[in-house]
Amino acid sequence: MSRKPFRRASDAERRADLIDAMLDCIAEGGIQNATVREVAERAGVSGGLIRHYFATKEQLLHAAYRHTMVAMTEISAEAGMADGKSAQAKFAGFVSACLMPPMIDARRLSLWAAFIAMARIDPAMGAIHRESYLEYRGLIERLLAGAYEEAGRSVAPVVVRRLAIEVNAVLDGLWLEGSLAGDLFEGQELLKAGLHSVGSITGLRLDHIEG
Amino acid sequence: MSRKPFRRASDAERRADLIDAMLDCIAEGGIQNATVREVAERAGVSGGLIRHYFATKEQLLHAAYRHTMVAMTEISAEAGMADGKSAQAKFAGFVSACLMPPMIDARRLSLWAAFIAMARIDPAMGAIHRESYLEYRGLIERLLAGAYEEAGRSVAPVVVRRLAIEVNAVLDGLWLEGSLAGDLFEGQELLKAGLHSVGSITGLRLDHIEG
DNA sequence: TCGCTAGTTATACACTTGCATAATAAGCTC
DNA sequence: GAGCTTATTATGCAAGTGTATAACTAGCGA
Repeated sequence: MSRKPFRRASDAERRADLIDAMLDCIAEGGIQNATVREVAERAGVSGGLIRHYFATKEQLLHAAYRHTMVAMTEISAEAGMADGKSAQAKFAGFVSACLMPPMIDARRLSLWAAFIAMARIDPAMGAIHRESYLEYRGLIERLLAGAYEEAGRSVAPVVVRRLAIEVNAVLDGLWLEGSLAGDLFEGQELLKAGLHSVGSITGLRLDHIEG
Repeated sequence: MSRKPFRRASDAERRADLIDAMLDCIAEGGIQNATVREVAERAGVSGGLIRHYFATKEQLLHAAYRHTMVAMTEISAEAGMADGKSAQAKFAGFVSACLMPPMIDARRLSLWAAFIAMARIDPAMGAIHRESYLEYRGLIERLLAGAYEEAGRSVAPVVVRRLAIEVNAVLDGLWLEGSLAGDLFEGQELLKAGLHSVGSITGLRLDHIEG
């Protein structure tokens, strides 16, 4: 009748572990598989502990969703921030990053889809979605505006916004296709498609860009 | 102790009812809410009946997924088949149809996302996905090839295929954005974005097309 | 009208679910 | 090291889960 020995972890560490475990559950078995017990086991922790950090399973889910979207935004934002590059090169780097690992990733896609499916059902999930969507679109808008300014082209803000929507759409779509069926695309096919289509939409030449 | 009176329905009718009920469950409460009892109640039928038509709940889910994708493909295929139109107009009609109701629809998106999330988890769902994806892409490829031929432009099949992938991606992305947050787009904004971006990618002028 | 078939309901069962509660022990403070 | 706080485990519970089984009845054919 001896209890399992344990180690007291910091608040941040435990939360992160639980979020990771929750994401693993969803990615590998779908939302239906993300039960309190399954999450706890994956986190190497007893079931009751979850309630100590999150009032309810739903709240853990919300935290996991937010975590996922913040991570994705960060990955591509970084690619669009590299120093010592022209604005157009930054934009091209951003587009490329969106269409390569670690962004192109089947697991990421499964998670994203599971969350999106709940965005309309659970208002809190909907709010998280909108928040991250607008942030992402804003990022594209800024990169785009920078590239146009550098190229000496004056484009009205309202047009930049519309183009950002379109760019976001292609990137979403290609990201989707690539993550879902990466084996259908050989080599750099996805990347080429992205640079070409984004280039066509924006009127910027994104291939042949150096530093 | 009197039983509920009932009516014996045809095989096709009952299956359709059950599939509809299953889709309602998923759309309104997520996969987690699609329980045997909930589906049965929505279909106005006792729980056990489901087993009479589908060996397992999973099989009903597969049928529901297939049904959803076939319906979506049909809607946009029809728009690309209208008689008495030029090939370019057909293509433009197809693009437009993809970005308007009934294609742009929050419920449809929730369903799609819930299914996509399972595509990597459940092999059968994965197969259904791949099947419908390839059919959709093939449809775009044919419409595109027709439009190029009509315009007197000779484009290599491999290029048409790549452009079809890109077009599919923008349409997916815009469909996503429109269905998720239709209120962020005023009037014809989504449609304009679609015609512009697809036009840019393909080099075809899709606006200003009559009959 | 009288079966008979099979579509349909009702019930049971073993198991899982999320959450509440109480008991325990890790590890800090003094 | 003693004592205290609280992170952590263990257990319990009511509700819900998918499916198997048996009883019933609608509606066809004779």
